[in-house]
Amino acid sequence: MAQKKMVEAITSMNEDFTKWYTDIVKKAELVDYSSVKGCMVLRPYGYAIWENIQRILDNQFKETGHENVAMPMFIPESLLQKEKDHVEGFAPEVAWVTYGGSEKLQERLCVRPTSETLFCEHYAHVINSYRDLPKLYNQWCSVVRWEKNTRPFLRNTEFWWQEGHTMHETAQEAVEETERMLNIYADFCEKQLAIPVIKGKKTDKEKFAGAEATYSIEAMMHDGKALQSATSHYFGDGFARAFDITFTGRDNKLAYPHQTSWGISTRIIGAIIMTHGDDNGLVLPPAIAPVQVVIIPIAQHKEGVLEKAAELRDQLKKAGFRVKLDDSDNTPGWKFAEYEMKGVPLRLEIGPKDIENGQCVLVRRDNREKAFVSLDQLESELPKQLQAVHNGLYQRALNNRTEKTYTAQTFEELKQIADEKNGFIEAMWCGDVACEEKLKEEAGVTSRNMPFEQREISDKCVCCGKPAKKMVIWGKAY
RNA sequence: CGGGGUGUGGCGCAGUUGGUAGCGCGCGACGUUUGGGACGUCGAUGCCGCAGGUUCGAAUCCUGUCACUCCGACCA
Repeated sequence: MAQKKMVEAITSMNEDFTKWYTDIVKKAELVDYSSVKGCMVLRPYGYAIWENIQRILDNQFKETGHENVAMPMFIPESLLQKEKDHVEGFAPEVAWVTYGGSEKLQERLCVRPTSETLFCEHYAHVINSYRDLPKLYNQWCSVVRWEKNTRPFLRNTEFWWQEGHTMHETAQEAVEETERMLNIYADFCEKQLAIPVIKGKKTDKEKFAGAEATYSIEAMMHDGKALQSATSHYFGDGFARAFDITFTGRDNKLAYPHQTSWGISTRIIGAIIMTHGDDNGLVLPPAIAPVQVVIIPIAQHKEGVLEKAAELRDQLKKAGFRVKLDDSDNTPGWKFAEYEMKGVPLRLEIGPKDIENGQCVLVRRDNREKAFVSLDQLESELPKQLQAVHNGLYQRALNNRTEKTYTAQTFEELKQIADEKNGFIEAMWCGDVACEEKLKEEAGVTSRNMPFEQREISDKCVCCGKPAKKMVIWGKAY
């Protein structure tokens, strides 16, 4: 039925993916821009998504023995400079505080871009013996990186994240921790966010400043571009040496502990938007949706409709669902569009006819499938429907990734694919950074990671033809 | 840091050769509506980003400046 458009539609994703993205971010009321470039206001709906993400992950961190702490937001310049690679990596993008009140500071302070140095300073104070290890700390906070080009969630000047920093007695333990946390992130993405990810190791060129090894999970967005969704770093004892963190070992000898850090940021919300969203708006995976079921009363002025709707809301809330009843006097059609825009996984319609029949209508956000459900069975039906939405989203995302994953044996082949489309390109690599740089300059792709699950596409490097060491996923990234 | 764009009610925009600001949506009240973004009537909301300049007169012309935004190079 042709309706007069009361609100201009969002830009179609095929027409302009970037504009589509910002339209959604604004119209789904996730963020507002603030007066500082790149600093966004996380509005209640956006923040509620982040809170759900925090709650789930925080539980997992605690289940695996981690404790939360809070570190200062300022780092004195001298502290930041202790580890050479680290400061080289971050110095270009830190914000500096040079005045305290009206006094010029003796030493300028940087606003933390990440907190390795702060944790190290503290660890030097509290680690004395192998009995003090491991230290498994995490903090939820925001950090600041002075980015040139900013986009809500994807690249902010200030963004919210979680950073875990751990210290271990042995290298082995630290490596295991790095893997454990990467797995937690990967499971979280796949089982809660319905985003399939590829686990792998970053090349030296792409690894974290100061790390010995960086592992990442890479997701593919709807447009075929890659988004690094979380990282986990193994530091060896490099920072420990730089910060003079030592402990007395079981053999009564002084030793350096082995360190890790790992993080996931509000950027993951950008991944959710770009993985699941469609031309009607946001689509949220049920596990983190602030509202899982929205109840829309039909002909709500009629006797008994609102009462029944409120009764259902209370019943479902009590049963543990995140549910909202919209009894505003907007028309049902308006409400349908509104909650589709906001990505609510399930819509429950209840009107006079339904009440008469002891039923309601459930509509899935992912595919708009409609089901009539008897009110007696609603509580048992909802989890199934939510799971179905989750599965539908995961499958669709996986299909998209499969469709847009290519393999290349030669440079020409790779370049042609990269020129023509976005996607993951699987190709072999000799391990030489020169080849990596050439692929970036001439084909416009960067190495995403070297997947743990390797396939031997050929025995030669896609770039130079020398013997290949690893299969690498190449692509354009956010 | 380079290149583009935009700053006018809450939002989106229009504003001619300079003449003292308008439209749509939203918002408030009332009434009619209500299974895919309803309609009518009435109403409220403006230092035209900021600072200079030209002019009898500037949203409009000039200079400067600030901010946001998009595209590149750098990055979670």
